[in-house]
Amino acid sequence: MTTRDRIRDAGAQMFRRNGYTGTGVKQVAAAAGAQLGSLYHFFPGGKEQLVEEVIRTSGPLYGDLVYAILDPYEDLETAITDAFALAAQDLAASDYADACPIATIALEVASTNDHLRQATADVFTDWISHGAVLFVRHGLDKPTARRLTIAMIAALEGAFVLARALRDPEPLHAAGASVATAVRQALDQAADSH
Amino acid sequence: MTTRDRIRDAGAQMFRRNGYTGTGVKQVAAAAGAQLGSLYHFFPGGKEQLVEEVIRTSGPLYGDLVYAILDPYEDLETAITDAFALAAQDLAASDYADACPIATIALEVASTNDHLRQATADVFTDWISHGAVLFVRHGLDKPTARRLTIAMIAALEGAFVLARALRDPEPLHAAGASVATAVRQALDQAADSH
DNA sequence: GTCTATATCCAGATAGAC
DNA sequence: GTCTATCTGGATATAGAC
Repeated sequence: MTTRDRIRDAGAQMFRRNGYTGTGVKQVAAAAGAQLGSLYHFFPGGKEQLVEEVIRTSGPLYGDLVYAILDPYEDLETAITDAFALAAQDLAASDYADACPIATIALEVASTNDHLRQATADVFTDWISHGAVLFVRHGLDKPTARRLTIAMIAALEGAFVLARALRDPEPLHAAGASVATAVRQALDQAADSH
Repeated sequence: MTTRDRIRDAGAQMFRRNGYTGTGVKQVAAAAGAQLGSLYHFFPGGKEQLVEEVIRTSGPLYGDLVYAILDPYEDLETAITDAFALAAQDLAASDYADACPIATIALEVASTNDHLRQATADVFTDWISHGAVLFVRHGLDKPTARRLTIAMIAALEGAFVLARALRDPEPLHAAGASVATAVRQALDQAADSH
């Protein structure tokens, strides 16, 4: 792995766990086993360029991960329940550190840096449109698919907030069950109308 | 209003919008129209004491606000839909700045400051137990009431993340509708079993 | 590309006169 | 309790030798 990649990955992990303003470029360089000069060599735009790249790489990666988990299921309701349970397991395994890679950054920059805010918005927008395709494939009409995809992502993000604060996986199970129920309901209605 | 209160309120607003690490004590003092010396006079524990007090006052206040909105409704499903719509309206009115008063702080400190993490956990714990009482009053059994209360809070928190990033109220409506559906389902099941 | 050293600034915090 | 001045450290960022 190149020095540049090590710096990006170290940044991704630290921003994810400690937030954007809570992470220093010196710490990132040290964690990557690189010198500060190297960080500025590869990221001349400094900290802001580094986070933006982290947002635009880690964001899609995480979206793909969730998609890959949901994709193989024949039953969408089970898919969602299982995906949230898996997220709960992974979060607990990381000692409640590794939840969404961009949520903390997104909240920090939402009202302070419009350029970075836009980067997080782009990631969420892609997650939504990508996820909606999957929901449509399960028989939902487009508006419903979009609405439920947004609800699922919101439930996951919010459950991460609660689970990290409480150091307890319960919110992920509760949120997953709730979304699964709403999806089941929508699927039943779609089936009835045929 | 006393100087101490002005400092606390200014801190609450800035932490809510810009996060904990993103807010400086000098800015807080300036926004409160107070001197830095006054801030340390009233909060000898400095920034950490100030945020903890903000968490422990703004958190319950916000919980009470949401409770007061849900409380008067006879139908819980409508209550939730309306509450999320109201949250959407308020968020847009504040130019997507004033969402949950403690969520950004909670994510920032979750893995970096266990004392403050506990303060945010205490707030969420109270919201959950308080909300569950309301859900029980509508006819749900205790475990279901708790599960759906957690799901509702998670949905609200996550929708705030998306809505602030996207600068769009849609996630709040989508999340509200999803939770309302899950609650409707649970209420119907509770009614059937009698 | 990598390293060391450093410039510049602002953070949190404190001291002490009034 | 309020104010001014200041300490100290750490932040982001840069310069320039190798």
